[in-house]
Amino acid sequence: MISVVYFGTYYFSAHVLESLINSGVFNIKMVITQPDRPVGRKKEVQASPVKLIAQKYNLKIDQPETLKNYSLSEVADLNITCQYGLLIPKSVLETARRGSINVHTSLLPKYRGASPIQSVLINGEKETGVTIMLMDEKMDHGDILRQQKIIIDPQDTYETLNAKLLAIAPELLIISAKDYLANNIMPQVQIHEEATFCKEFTRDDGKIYWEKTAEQIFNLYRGLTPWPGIWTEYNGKRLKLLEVKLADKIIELGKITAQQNQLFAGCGQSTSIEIVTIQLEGKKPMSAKEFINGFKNIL
RNA sequence: CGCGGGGUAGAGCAACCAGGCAGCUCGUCGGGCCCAUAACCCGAAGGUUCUCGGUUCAAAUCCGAGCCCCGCAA
Repeated sequence: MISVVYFGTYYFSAHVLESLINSGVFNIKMVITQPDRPVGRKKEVQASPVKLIAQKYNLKIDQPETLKNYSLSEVADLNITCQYGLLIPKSVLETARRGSINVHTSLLPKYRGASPIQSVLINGEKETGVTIMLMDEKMDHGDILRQQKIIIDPQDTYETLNAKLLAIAPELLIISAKDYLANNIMPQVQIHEEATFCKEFTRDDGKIYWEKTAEQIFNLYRGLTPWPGIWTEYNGKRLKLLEVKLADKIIELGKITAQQNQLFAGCGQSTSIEIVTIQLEGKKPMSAKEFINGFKNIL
């Protein structure tokens, strides 16, 4: 058994952790995840997805606010990190006998940073993948152990692409870890000059600029749905577009108009999108047809 | 006590500010028209107006309390 300390926080990471546990190859000595955070309108404190999995398997858990000056109580063969979300200092990375490896959901050195899955969609990339890499002090900067490429479907959204990456990541991680520990793998230095970076998104990033083309707006939708979602202003209120498609109507730029039971919006360069599902501020999500029924007078 | 919007027929909305038979667009059901239709015409059913209390001759509407949903913010 390979002993491991696992660092992770979010949904994707939780599934990777569970796959490691179920592989039977790893002994998870400890799980480090972010502290429970208040979330939602009621500010209810919520455990991270990784914590829930760790609890399910009765693993030892620690949730430090920061790893600065942190000293890891468990020494393992390997630290494995995936979507942890906090900086891990060199001293912690080096605590494990063979150091730390990371799962990153892009083809490094492209899309280093917090939001590779969203960013490749927003930029209309045709392919992405999963990279297993050694960690060093700089973010997503270490040598590459293995990389697997996948094709992005033009209809892929964050959710479907996330699922595709999740389908290949655990196995790639497991064989990479085994080969690395057996010295059957030659780590490859990244071509640092080709590195690109992506930032964490906020709700403001979902604001639609209608002068962009339909394809650009559609890509924004693909990357930012379901969170933070894309939105525009309508009669002074925020209007979320929960589901959109590319269309081929000619519509005045920025104007939302009803044709039969469908809603269309005009984008830049005489392109347009169809709005399938919509949510007005203070209201529940509704279909284009429902929206048209109630708001016919003011459209 | 973080800010704000909302709860009216199966759905989405109007009427509320200025109290007086609860209306519109759909959907559903029945009938008609048509080669045909998600189109068009005629008709029908379907409401304790979120709950509890108060004011009033009279409350969806005004006042008080509560429950629930949602957009921000975090």
